[in-house]
Order: sequence, then C-alpha cells, then structure tokens
Amino acid sequence: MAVTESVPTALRVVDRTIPDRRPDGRDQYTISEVAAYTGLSVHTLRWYERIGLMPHVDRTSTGQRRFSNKDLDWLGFIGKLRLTGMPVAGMLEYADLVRQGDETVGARAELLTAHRDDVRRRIAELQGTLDVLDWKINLYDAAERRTEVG
Amino acid sequence: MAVTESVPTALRVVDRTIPDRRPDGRDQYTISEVAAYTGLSVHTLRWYERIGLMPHVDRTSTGQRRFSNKDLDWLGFIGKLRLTGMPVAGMLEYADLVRQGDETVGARAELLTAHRDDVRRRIAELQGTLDVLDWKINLYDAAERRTEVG
DNA sequence: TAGAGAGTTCGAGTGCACTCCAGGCAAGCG
DNA sequence: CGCTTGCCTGGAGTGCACTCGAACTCTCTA
Repeated sequence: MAVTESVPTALRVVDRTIPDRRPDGRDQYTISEVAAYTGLSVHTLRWYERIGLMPHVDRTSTGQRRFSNKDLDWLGFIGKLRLTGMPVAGMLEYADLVRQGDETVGARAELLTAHRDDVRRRIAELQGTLDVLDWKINLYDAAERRTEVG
Repeated sequence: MAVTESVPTALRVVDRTIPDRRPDGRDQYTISEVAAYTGLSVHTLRWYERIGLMPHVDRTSTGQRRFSNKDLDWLGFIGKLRLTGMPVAGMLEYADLVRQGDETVGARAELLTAHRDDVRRRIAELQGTLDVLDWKINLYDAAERRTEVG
C-alpha cells in the first residue's frame, strides 16, 4: 500500500569527493582504500560480504581483506544497480546467478532487462512530475512578483 | 556513507487499479474512499495526519474523518513529491510553510526549486545508468547467442 | 616494549516509512 | 437485540539498509 520509494539521503546529497580512478596500479586494496574509492563505508563493505553480495574476497595470512580490481569492478556495477533503486535482495539474486556460472547468462539478462524496464518507467514518472513542479513553482513566482509590485 | 536510496516496493510494482477520478461529485469522503482514490492505505492516511502532513481534516459529530476535495488535491500533490523521492521530513517542512500563510511563498518556491533540481539530477543519473545496463544486457545476449550457435 | 592505528567478528542499534494491533464506539440490518 | 461493518486511538511492530559497539589481533613507529 505504500505509494512511493524513499531514496537514501547519501545518494541524493552525495558530493563526489571520491576519486574517479583506482588508488594505483596494484591489485590489492585494503578495506579503507576501497571505502575511499567506492564511497561505501567499511561497515557497508563488510556487510555486503556478510550477506553474500561479494564473490569471495581474498585475505592476508592474518585475516585482513585484500580487494582485487575485479572486486572493484563488481562493486562498481552493483553500485550502479543500487543507484537505480534495485533493492539489495535483487542484487543478491543477481550475485547468486553469477556464482552459479555461465549457464545463467539468460536468467541474468532477463533480470537486468526487467530492471531496465523499471528504470525507464521511473524516468518517465519523474519527468511527468517535473511538470507539476514547474507549474507550482511558476505559480509561486507569479504570486511573489504580485506581492513585490502591489 | 550510504550510496543509494531504496524505493518502496509498492511504488515500483504498483498496478494502477486506482480510479483516476474522484469517487463522485460530493465534497465529503470517508477515509476508505480516500484510500481507494489515492492508493494510500487508511493507516498511512491517519499517520500522515498524526505527523502533521495534513492541514486539518473535518470530522463528523461522532469523530469520523471526512476528507474534502481540497484534501484530495493536497494528497495528490504531496503524492507527487513522494513519488519523486522527497523524504517525509521535506514534505513536512513544505506543509509547515503552507500553514504559515502567504508570506512563505518565496520559501516554498525555493524549496520546490531545490527539489526540482534534485529530480533533474536524478533523472540524468538514471539515464547514465541505463547505458551500463544496455551494455551488460548486450554482452549477455551475445554470450547466449554464442552458446546457441556453438 | 609500549602505544597508536587499522583491521577483525558478531550482534545490537538506528532511521525511515509505514503497518498492524488491541480495545472501543457508532450505525445499519434481520 | 445482537451482529457485522467501518471507523477511532495510541502504541507497538516490521522491513530495509545500513551503522555502530565491544572486545580483540596485528603491524608499525617512537
């Protein structure tokens, strides 16, 4: 019965002080480096792994995580999915398909296609609502001008 | 540090079996009529009133709510705001400005303009992500065709 | 060798937006 | 008159996506 979708504040307010390029040429990044690079918190990165959203991250002999460039690619992609409002459950489903191997490419394409349709629908919806906002803002601006003049 | 915003499932999945026109020509609607019309649950309608998002709803002698056409208009507008991901706190702020009267039209225009910018930014963001989805989907489709043929 | 700093786990806590429940009242019907 | 239906309230519960805390280990620098 809910009528809308909330969008985490971070996504909305985010000021992108996050470096656009990888820390350097290595293939081994600590969790805090990855946090700085992706904009996710270290908490979130660990949580993603816990719930099964990361495809096994390497560890040092003492148990510390070392993320690879492949991990960064993955985080980048699911970051896009999150950005478009895909719930974590959906990303989990996708991650499971990837884990299952090549015979799931069809299912993956299907999942992403459905999501793409959803994104397109939401874009259209947002654009429709822009008109209402324009109309209201114009009303207010006109009212203000009247106040200034009269 | 959150990177995204979740969008309540209902908004995404909603099949609009909701009548597009008002129940009838009256100016007095029960809470369940309004629920059917707006797509909000009766719980949500009462909750909106509780938190101060509704500008005083009439009551019968026995205490039942009777919504007016004006209330329906208001719900329609804040419904649009919700649809664009404005948090309830923001709508509350807007509602307060409306309550304060005509001298707040400037502030209201500002609030809505800021929100409009935000919506525009999000549309652009979604559109950017569509490209990534297209690219991935094409990859998968190509892989599938290879499997079929080879 | 002591202390700072960064990492670890797992479970608990948070904020948002609802969503539901218990217990009760009022109107209409057979 | 009793029953069903629809409404009322205040507070508790839910689901999602993080976010934090406590207690601990490891490495590095002074």
